[in-house]
Amino acid sequence: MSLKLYNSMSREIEEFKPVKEGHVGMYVCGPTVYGPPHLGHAKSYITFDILAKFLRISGYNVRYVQNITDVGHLTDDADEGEDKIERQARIDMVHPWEIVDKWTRQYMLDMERLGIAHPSFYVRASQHIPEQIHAIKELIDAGHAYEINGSVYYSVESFPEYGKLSGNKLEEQKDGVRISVNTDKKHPGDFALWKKAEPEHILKWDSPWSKGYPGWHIECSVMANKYLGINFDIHGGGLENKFPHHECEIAQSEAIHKVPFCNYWVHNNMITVDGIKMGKSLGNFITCEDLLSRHSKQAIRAFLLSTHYSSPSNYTEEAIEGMATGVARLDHLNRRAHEIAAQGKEEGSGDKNLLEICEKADKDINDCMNNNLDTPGSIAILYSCTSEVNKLFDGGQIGKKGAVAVISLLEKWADGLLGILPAYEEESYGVDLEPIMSLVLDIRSEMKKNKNYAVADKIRDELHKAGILVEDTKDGARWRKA
RNA sequence: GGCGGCAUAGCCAAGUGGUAAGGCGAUGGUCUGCAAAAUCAUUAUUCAACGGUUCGACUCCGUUUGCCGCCUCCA
Repeated sequence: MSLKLYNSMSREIEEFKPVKEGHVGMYVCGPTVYGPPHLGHAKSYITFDILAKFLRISGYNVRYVQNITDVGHLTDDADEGEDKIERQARIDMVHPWEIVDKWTRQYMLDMERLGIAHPSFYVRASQHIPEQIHAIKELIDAGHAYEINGSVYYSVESFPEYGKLSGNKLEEQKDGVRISVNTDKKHPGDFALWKKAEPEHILKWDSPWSKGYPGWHIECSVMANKYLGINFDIHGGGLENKFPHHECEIAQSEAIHKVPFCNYWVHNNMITVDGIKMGKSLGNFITCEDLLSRHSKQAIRAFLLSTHYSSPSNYTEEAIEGMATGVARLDHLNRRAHEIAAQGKEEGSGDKNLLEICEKADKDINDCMNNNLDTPGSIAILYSCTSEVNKLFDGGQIGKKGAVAVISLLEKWADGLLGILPAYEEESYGVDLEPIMSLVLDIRSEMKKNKNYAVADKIRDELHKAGILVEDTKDGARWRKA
């Protein structure tokens, strides 16, 4: 079975076939760095992180490019608003690059804390001004763009396929909500490629038309084509960018290069909070930083991945807490497997059975992922597999061979791909806790033998407060980080 | 008004024409000195409603209702 992906362009699930055998080029719209990363960013970038990782697991050589928008993204409609970064800079009374630097660092930090790997590389709009100017020239020469008063606009009427991604038709939008206040435009749907800067505007560059700055959409066309070619494999992004942003990217690139911009469009759905759209104006904005201060990255990821990327995730505190419980089960399983691998016998009579379970789970998860990245299905398999394996562990007939199979399964999928497995390494306390705990638990065991339960329980309670969980099992006491 | 999508248990959520995965929660057992963990059992005769196609529909088609997103900055 090979990868099938839902293509927003065809609106069908399609078999994935790369442009170049064995290689995948993927471009994902990154953040505009003017404010804190939030749960919505997390959903989007976890989705594409997992897509990239799964493609690599499947044997592809993946080049994953993500942009950082650090100029040109306007606050308002009709290309009349302020640059979002300039606006934030004015509010904070700092240079725009300070805003860019601050939030880029925060973004990278949060992504890393969420276990999202770096793309192959990031590209920045501000570092591709000459390329963007060049593309705008080409569009003007080809009759797809026109200059008025130092600004350049793309003529949507010059590109008959405009609207093919979103299904929007130019005629039908005329009566819509869009209000054209920009009288320079020939058609209200025309969008800016280059904007002449107002005198107070700080971020501006020389161009053939004016001292100004590029429109928001052109950066993605230019950078995607520069690093991935004029026809590449996968373009990802949030659903809300389908129109107009992605539509504009297509119009720009295809008007210049005359070949399909990309072959597969993948859009992740949105986050709602208690059923309502998450938005700054609604005051229900969940930042990554806030979330990470209250939940483990594994619980956050499990929450996001338990909903399919193409469905909206509804954030509730209970939902994430529930995920933390589920994730703890995987952690326990992993620890038991490590214990058996470290201390158990070489082989056990249950190993064969266990190996079969692991093999089946491995195949089933792979099938799920091939099926349009079915992460909820993959998680379900890991959980049901956990129950089966626990039963076998309880039976005591498992040796190292079996335990290692469980560990590899967890490492490959729960950790490597999904990132929902808590780290196994013992916490470093500066001193080796193992002999100390061994001593404490020995003494406590003596007390229990003498039925001195009050003190034994006190030790357990106090250790728990100190962050160490003691569990009494048939084979004696066991401890781990709470 | 136009475009796109969604509706499955108390909650989250798979289900891609063959008879409802999984998780959380809850209840009751096993184990335990008690906890914890693990484990077993129970928890949707039914998939928003109504029609249609089919031997067979949660799945395909139509209608209705409700919700969400985009069309204006958002991942």
